Amino acid sequence: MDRRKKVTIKDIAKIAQVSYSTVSRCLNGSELVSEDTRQKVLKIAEETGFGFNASARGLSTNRQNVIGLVLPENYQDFNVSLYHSGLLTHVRSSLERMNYDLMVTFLTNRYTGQNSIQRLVREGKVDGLIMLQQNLSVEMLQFLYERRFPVVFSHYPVHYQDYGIVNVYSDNLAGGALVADRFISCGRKKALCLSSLPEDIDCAQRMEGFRSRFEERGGEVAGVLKAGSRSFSAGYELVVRGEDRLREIDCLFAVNDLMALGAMKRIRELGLGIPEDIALVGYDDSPLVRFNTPGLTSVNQHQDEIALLTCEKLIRFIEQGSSEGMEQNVQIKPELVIRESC
Amino acid sequence: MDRRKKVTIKDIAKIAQVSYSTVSRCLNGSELVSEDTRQKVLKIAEETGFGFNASARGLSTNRQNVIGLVLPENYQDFNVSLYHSGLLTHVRSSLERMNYDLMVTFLTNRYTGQNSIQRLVREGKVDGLIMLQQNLSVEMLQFLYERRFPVVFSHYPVHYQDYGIVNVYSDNLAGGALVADRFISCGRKKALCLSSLPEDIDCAQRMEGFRSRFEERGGEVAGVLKAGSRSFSAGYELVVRGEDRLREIDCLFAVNDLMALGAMKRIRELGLGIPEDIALVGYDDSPLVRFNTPGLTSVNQHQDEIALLTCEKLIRFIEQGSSEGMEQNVQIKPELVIRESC
DNA sequence: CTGAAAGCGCTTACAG
DNA sequence: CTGAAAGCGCTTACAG
Repeated sequence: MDRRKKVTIKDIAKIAQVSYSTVSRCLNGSELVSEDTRQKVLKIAEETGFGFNASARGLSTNRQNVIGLVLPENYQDFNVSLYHSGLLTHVRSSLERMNYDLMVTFLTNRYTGQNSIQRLVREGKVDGLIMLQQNLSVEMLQFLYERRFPVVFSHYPVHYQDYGIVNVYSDNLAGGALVADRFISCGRKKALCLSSLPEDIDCAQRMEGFRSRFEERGGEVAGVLKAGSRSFSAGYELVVRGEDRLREIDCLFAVNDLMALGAMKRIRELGLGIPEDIALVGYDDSPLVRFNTPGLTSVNQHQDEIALLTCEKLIRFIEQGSSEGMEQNVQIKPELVIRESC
Repeated sequence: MDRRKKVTIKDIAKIAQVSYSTVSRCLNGSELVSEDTRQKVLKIAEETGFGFNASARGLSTNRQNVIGLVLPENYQDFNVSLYHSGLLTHVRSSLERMNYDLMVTFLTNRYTGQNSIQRLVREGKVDGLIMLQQNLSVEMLQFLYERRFPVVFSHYPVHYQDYGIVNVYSDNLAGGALVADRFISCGRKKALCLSSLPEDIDCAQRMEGFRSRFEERGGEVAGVLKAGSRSFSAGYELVVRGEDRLREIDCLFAVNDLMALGAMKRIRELGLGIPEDIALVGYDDSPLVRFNTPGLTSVNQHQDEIALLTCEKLIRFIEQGSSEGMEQNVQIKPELVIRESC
């Protein structure tokens, strides 16, 4: 047999001496075939290395078994890919189990300026989408809603009308509170915070969760410094900017690990001890923090769990054709991982 | 119009009052249509938000405009994803320009144990593959060759028979030599090397390139320590293991940045100065190295260039249906990025 | 339990 | 320049 030519169900039908309808049934696990023919067909399919032509199948079933993962536009920034490449791994594991392939995309094609998501949906290339997007336009939400297109918003929840939107995300308020509790139980009283811009909802919530719990338990937030990115150098620079306040605080909470590490660098340059003078806590529990001395206490979001639930929800949405009856806001509880920095 | 139903060329044909063959021609840029009809059809397509049904198109053209990126099995290891998530970004940019979508996969489905690549090829889900795989079995190579399936092996070249295999990879010998040259010009004479297992061809070549140039220019390699992974802790542990030799060397070359940083940590714990006592050079020029003090001198592989060439080669392979006439081994020259550690 | 037939939405050789 | 028709490889309602 010419191996370049793909084997189709017609080929198998010929060998098995049955109609290709029957072959289709056997290979699709239909009940409407005798055990004998099923065995025969399955054996031939195995031997010939048959695989369903995805296009043909997609054309008649309107299903591709592909889901699209829409990564943040700034994925090339180290602080972004640091978190999301781990996420990619977990999404992969979940989808492998559920027999879906993974297409990785971004909202817009930076070269043509075209909206890639609209294109993928219109072309029917994906059955559903996992959105990792902060600020999705109302137009996009409407576009997706009008078609009842299966989407799960992961990490960045969207609250808009009664569109039956499904969100899976980390409980950032709780995460902030965990940090506050830790500071308090270490006897810390006055905190400085490093955050990103207010439009980053996840960070804003971490801050809010922190502040309310910290103050509730007798702590005082001396200030919240904000930077445009969550990078190492941003953390460093914020501490430079807040240097005069450093002697009056005894703990520092940064909204992610990279900022915390940048802050740590500057704090030590100034001759202050961690955790003696300033206790430090980051966020994300990135693999990076283990390389550091002292080890950085951090909040783990349980990325694997978020990924798994996101995929499960999405598959369910796809299979039942709507988000009806599904919990619309699934929040995952984060966990504090204690190391030497606090 | 019900927005849930996708618009097809038949819908457009009806509105434009032409046959759907004509619509197809207009939308595909055929010459065989009058300017008037073309304009009319294009306008309607735009207004209705038409997009070709990818399955239908794929079924008749046997092309999906999807390429598969096959990531290394150990992508979940931090040292692996650190490099490859950058690569993913660059592959994305290149493919956006060339109008291909990107499917991310791994060699095997860890859940079912099934070979994902064979499946994707048999199902016709991808037009070509970018392989980032160290040890591909002969069976896989034959499977791909028998079908003349478009593949480009990136980073890990494959040399096997006259299969017309296309490799795009970094010149690791040259990279090692760059490091040797740098040490020599800094007056260093005796080196310790940290590498990974010998089956990692890329590392083996970096070492070989380093050793031959270093010795050629009067240096001496005091030893090459090897670890099972290229991780931070591996670098740290190797230095622990080679501690007795540390006083007799004046430079250290690690086969990637993470190992170099791990080594740096241990070297400093031992009270040795970098670069005063030991000059240190890593590899990959990872974003990480900038966070460090002293900054780590490192070799940049020009990942962006590798990604671009990989994609260009692959697209050409796909479009001309074979690798004929293509350069089979494209090597990219790396570059040394000098910082304080050497 | 099995087969013949229609249909999914395109492309493209063929006829005009 | 345009249209009618066949075909890509499947699924599935229908008839037996």
